Amino acid sequence: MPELPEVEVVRRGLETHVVGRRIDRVEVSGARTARRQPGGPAEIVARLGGRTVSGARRRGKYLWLTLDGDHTVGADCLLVHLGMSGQMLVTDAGAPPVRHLHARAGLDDGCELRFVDQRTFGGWTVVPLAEALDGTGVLLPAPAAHIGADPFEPGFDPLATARTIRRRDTEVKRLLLDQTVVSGIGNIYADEALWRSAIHGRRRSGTVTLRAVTGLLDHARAVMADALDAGGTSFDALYVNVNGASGYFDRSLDVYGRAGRPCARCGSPVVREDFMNRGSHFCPVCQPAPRRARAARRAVVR
DNA sequence: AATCGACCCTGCTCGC
DNA sequence: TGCGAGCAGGGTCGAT
Repeated sequence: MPELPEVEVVRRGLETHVVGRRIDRVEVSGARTARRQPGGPAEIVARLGGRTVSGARRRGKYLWLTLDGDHTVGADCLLVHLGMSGQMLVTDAGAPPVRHLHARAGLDDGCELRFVDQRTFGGWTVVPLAEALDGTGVLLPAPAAHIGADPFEPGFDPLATARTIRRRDTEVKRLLLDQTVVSGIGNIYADEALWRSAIHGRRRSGTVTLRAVTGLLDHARAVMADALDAGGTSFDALYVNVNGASGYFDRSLDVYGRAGRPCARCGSPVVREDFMNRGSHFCPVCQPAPRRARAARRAVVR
C-alpha cells in the first residue's frame, strides 16, 4: 500500500506484532522482490536468519526493521518498499500459502511475516544504516538516504521545501510526487491536497506564490493525517494492514477517483486527465488550469 | 544539472 | 461469452 498513511498503518502493525520477535526461518522465493539486493534472495536469507527485530521505522513510503538493537552506522536493517501493491502481513505460521507470496519470515512466537505483492514493484533489501540524519538523530538505510523529509517528521521544514518547489521549473504536482523534494505523497494525496488548495497540478511551480505552496504542503500533511485516522485509503483488498483489514478513507476522498461526480465545493463535475502515465483528478472551476494546459486540452477536443 | 517520457509488472473492469 | 483496451496507490533510468 503505497502512500505515507498506508505505510504508517503497516509500520504500526509491525511495531505491535513483529518488534521483539526473533526471526527463525526465512524464505525468499520472488526474484523480483530481491532484485535490489546484491547477492539476491540467498543474501537476504543469510543476513536475516537468527536476528531479532528491534524496531519498525518509516520515512515517506520507505519502511525498515532494525535488527538486534543495533542502531549504529553500518548495522543491517531490512528495508521494505511496498511499491504499488506490496503487503506486509502477519499470519499464523500454518496459514495456507497465498498467490503472490514472495517472501516470508518465521517468528519465534509461531507467527509468520509475509510479503505479498501482486505487481512486484515492491521489494525487500538487507542494507546498512547510513549516516544521513533526518533531524531526529535516526539513521536512515543507505538506499533511502536520498529522499527528503516527509511532512510528519519533526525535521520537515515547510518553508524551505516551498522555496525549493518555487525554484524548480516544472508542474507543481510533479514536484509533490518527487520523493527527493518531499517524501510520502503519492497520486491520491497529491490530488487531494491540490483540490483542498484550489491549485491546478499543471501550474508551473514558479508561478505559484510562496504562501500558496506552503499552504499546499500543509494541506498535504493534513489530508494524510485525516487518512491515517481512518486507517488509510483502500479501494479493494490489495491495500490492507498487517492483519489484512482495509482502511476507509476512500469514503472521504474529494476528487481522487471521482471523475464526473460533483465537486464538493462548487458542484462542477470532477475531471480526470492523463498525467505522468497516471491520472489527475481536479475540479476545473475551483482549480483553474494554466493557460498553456487549457490550450492543449482544447486542441485535443477538436 | 534538471527535466521528462518510457518502462517495469499483474490483474481487474469495461465496452464492443 | 470472449477479447482487447484501459486503468491501478510505486520508483528508476536514459535521452535530451
